[in-house]
Amino acid sequence: MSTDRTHETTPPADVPWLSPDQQRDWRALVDLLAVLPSALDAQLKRDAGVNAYEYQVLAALSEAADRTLGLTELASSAQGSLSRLSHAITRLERSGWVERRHLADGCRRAKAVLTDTGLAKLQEIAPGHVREARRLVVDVLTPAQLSALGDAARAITAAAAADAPRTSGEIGDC
Amino acid sequence: MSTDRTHETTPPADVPWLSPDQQRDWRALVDLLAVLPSALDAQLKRDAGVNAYEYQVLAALSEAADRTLGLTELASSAQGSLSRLSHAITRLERSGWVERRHLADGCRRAKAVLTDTGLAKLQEIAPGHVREARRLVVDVLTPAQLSALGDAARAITAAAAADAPRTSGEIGDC
DNA sequence: GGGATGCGCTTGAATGTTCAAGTAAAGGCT
DNA sequence: AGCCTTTACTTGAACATTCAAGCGCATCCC
Repeated sequence: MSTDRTHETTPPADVPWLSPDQQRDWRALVDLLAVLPSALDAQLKRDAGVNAYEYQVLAALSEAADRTLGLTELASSAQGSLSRLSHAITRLERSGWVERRHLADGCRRAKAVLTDTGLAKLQEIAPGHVREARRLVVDVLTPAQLSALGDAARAITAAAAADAPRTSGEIGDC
Repeated sequence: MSTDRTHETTPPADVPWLSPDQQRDWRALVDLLAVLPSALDAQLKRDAGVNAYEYQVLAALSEAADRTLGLTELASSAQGSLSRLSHAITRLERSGWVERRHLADGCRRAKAVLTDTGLAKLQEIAPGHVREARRLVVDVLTPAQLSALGDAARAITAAAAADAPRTSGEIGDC
């Protein structure tokens, strides 16, 4: 669907088309990008009533010290814009799984805290998610394949991260 | 973010947690799923004013005989629900790149046709997309890595396709 | 001190995707 | 023929995500 000689064109000299092999693998990847996220999302929505992003937020919080994370850190650890996170937290707050906490009204930095109910919820739904991860990915690949997949994924995300210059900013603690 | 011992739980016996290595690779994949689609989408939107799905639709049509495809075939070749396709085609029609054609008003099967302007548009935007595909994926992996990635992707999509029982239906030609 | 600039976060509108009906032709089954 | 089910597609509302401001605090520089 993507990088093919659309009918009969020839590419500009500086952008060679993909070879047949490359094209085959590229398409496999494109299919994967379409299929896997929605399969994962579907399982979580069906069995747990949260989407994959909300799950990531809950999981990230559960691992943090005090089950608490500044929103900006949380946004980058859950791979989404701050705006997306803000909306998601609003939803999670409505369900009682997360609370916002503005530390001392002097400082405008806010944190999100995983509540006890939120942790319980996460522990309840995690096994189903792991089962799905195994069923769709981990258990259908040999250990060597999984590790090759991991390597490739890391190389690609590194390339993508390169042009979105990381804000390496220090976190002024107010 | 995903499949970790969320704090201190032990898994039910039938769903073992992932090993540290598995977890590392799984997370790399999850990051990839978050980063790559949005990078690809961003390039297309910025430079071409279409999203990745619309691009897929245009590309699929450009390869079909007569630049024409029945909507159901198109939906499965572009990996989306029929509803999503229908909305997308409405947008593409508004831009003049695609036309709907109901073959003989006796039959309710509809087809989508890529117009000449649509083909021109696709040919104009394809090189930029290929360049991005190379920059983010093809050129950052060794040939062996790319082919391993393709293998893994095929294995995973096969596993996912297994439980969504393929409608192998014949296409009654009216 | 006081304006300009930046950071951290929120908000609302615009856009896109999903979900649940709804329509309408085809194809059985009796 | 009459009815039921399936297939193919559309539609509108609900929901999520992005995009573009906006706000308040802090900081820098004059």
